[in-house]
Amino acid sequence: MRNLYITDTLSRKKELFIPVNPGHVGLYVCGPTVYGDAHLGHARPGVTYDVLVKLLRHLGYKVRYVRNITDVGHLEQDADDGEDKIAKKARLEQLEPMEVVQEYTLRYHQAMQALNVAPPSIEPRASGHIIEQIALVEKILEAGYAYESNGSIYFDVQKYDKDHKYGILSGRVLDDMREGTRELDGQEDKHAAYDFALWKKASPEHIMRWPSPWSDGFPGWHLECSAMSEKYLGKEFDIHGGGMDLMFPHHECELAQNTASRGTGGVRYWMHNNMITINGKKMGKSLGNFITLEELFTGTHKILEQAYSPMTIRFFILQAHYRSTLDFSNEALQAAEKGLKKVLLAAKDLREMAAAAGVESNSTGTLGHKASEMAYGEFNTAVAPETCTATSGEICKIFDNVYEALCDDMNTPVALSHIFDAVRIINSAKDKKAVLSKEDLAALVQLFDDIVSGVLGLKDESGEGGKAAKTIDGLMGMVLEHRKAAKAAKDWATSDRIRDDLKAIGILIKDTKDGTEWTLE
RNA sequence: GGUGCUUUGGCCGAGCGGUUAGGCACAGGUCUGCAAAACCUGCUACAGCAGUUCGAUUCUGCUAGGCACCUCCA
Repeated sequence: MRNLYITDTLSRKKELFIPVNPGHVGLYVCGPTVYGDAHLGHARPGVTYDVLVKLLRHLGYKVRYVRNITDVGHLEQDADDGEDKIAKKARLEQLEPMEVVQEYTLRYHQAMQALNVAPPSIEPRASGHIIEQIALVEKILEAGYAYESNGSIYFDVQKYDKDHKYGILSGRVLDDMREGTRELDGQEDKHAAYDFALWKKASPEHIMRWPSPWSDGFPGWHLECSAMSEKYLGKEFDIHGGGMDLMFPHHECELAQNTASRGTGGVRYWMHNNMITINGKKMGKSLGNFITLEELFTGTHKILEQAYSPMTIRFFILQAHYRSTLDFSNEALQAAEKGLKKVLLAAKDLREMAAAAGVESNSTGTLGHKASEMAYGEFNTAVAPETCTATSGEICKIFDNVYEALCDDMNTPVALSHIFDAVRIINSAKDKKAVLSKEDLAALVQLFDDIVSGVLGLKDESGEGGKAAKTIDGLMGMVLEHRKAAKAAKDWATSDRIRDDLKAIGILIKDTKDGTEWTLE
């Protein structure tokens, strides 16, 4: 199997990926705090780790993908006197907190599904793991890295730093932080400003609360990920992902909690996706400059010149490396839309040519697809999925380039650039300027099925298939017959009118040597 | 203030010590009744200054700009 390299935030280097258990991968990604609609920023980790999971499965790994839902404990402003985000939303909308959670969880799922982001293997909620979190606090207390203060439990950062060094993930030194940390009100319970809460005693008006040995209260934000990742992936697992903005303090604290309770950081590779920016500035809830995914899909935000389909968003994200910032603009989205269209059109033409040449679609027969379907099945190393069976050296070179790019820290933009090489070959063949052997066609079909559709997750959204599509097919055949007759009679007025009228309802037609083709816009 | 990252052609965006990234846009051509699409061709950039080197966009230093984190944020 081809070696996979991923950049590890902790070592700050590209590392060869070696899983804890051969053939298996445990992946934990920080999911959303469900108190509002998912925005463009949420699409980035969604798509990034979706491609990672699909790639790993394609390569033959059995992946357990855990992505949590934060539904309690995430406070506003600072970790002490800020209001819980969910509780605040509930108060403002006069709902039960769990109504807020339910609504935005569902909406998040819908947005992810539209982006063709596969659901995780397990999607645990913080509120469903209070017992585990209390047990974790007890462990950290026993180990001596936490203290109780007025019913709340805080992590003793200074003590921990002496034994294990605090700040290794984000590259901070505690002495520097001592001065940099602001003094905030309501922190008198803590020994030091940089100590963080493991358990908070609830004030009388606080709605979400659970009994604990120390007080009726709620868990600290960082605690849930430590507790749930250990529960579902074990004391040491392979990959922990999330947005770069979570590196500090969230992941730093998580790492400290892990080390304090289990004696190990617990994570082999830390991965962080970069931010999506708008006018060069980070898109974020607190900055109020975000565009929700729904607004993007429907084109209803005021800065949007048009609606952008979920696949366009996905392609847009894939065209940049996950560790680079990506700047939003209408121009960039429109370019992505056209590039995507080009790829999908080539894919369609390829399938038609392959079918005409009698090449069986092996979309269900390739190892890659078996691997992605066998999420919980057997680990399969029998055949390397990147084996190229084409007779054309050029096509095999593309195969090689694509796999190399994907396995080199998931370099999707480079992989896509090689996919465009394949697009050019397909178009040349369609123009009869090149000849593809049956093996070449089969290999290209495999490439598009396994990589473009399988790993990159780019799919035609025009909703083919189904009864309505069949009817439209027949209808279009009829309309085009009439136009053909008009053309034969050199009745250009009629033939152009048919074309214009079709365009008005979103159907584009083009005349080729082999007849007239049509596509839905 | 601290820490880290970044500056690529009209736009987006990869990459590398010596070789065409790619996409979008643009110009010319082929095809076509016209159009669209496609194909072919053209467009060769790496903030500035200095250094290392046979050779730097790629390494080092400085200067200027930008961004992120240090508070919740994907």
